[in-house]
Amino acid sequence: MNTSKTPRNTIARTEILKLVNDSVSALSHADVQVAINGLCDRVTIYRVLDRLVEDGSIHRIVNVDGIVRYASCHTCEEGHHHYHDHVHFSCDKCKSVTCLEEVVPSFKLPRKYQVKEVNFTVRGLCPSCR
Amino acid sequence: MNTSKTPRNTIARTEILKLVNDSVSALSHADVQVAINGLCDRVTIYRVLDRLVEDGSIHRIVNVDGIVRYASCHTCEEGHHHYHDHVHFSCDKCKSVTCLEEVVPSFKLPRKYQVKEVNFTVRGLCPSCR
DNA sequence: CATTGTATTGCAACCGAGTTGCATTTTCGT
DNA sequence: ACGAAAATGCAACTCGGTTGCAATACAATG
Repeated sequence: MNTSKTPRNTIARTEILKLVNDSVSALSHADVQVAINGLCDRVTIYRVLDRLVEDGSIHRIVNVDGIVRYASCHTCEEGHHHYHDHVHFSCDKCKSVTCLEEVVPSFKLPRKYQVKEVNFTVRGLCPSCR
Repeated sequence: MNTSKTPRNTIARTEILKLVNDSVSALSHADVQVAINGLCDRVTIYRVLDRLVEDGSIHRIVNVDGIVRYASCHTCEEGHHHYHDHVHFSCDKCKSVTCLEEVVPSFKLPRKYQVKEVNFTVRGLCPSCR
């Protein structure tokens, strides 16, 4: 039984994916909404972002402020989605959230914990703001 | 110049602090509200929790679901608040969020990043649920 | 290239977490 | 016991995100 839908290429999907991929920092729903400037409804943005995450085209970050942001998967090969275990840095001053894909923290969970997702966010001042 | 207010001991503060300290898992605002059962207004709960975090009596966790939770500072001596750099585990099944205070991830930020806060959350199944 | 099943969209209404302003009440040092 | 300042309650609000449903757009098929 295959419950997955066959996704379709729409203008909204194409534009939003391009937007996220071309951005240096992770984008929130609000960022995307401003950037696409009325191309589609805000609900559609939410749904497109959800779909893009689901099929592994982008990845989702829950920032220290509790707001979800989205970033491209640079280190992921097409159709082969990596485990997103790298650090995200949130700058207090310029408000940018960037993936530090080269920074992968090492840690050991003690008892029998079964890990499904990791979310590692660091807050402070980025190199250009401090 | 000292801008800090002198905190007062109120019933709400005392009860909420006791609640958080006595809990094995981290509590959300909603959890606290249910537990205190109408002792005070929900806004007061928000304000008391903020104050407790501010004076280092409890610590704040932003979970993978984006909801803020509060936990006691077991490893912190009175008046000497530790840097909260340990891992928090969020169970998908029983929905509990627990501090794994013994699990401190090691990572190296590359360029000149100035770290002020760390938030490390792991999602999956806890020992009793898997 | 018209048909058609289904994925996608827009709209409006909703939800839940968290915040704010302000008048009233409670603390606690004196 | 008094008074300044801290804390509270209430109501209204913001904001991120979700849902139901009818209308529309894709893309596979004939």
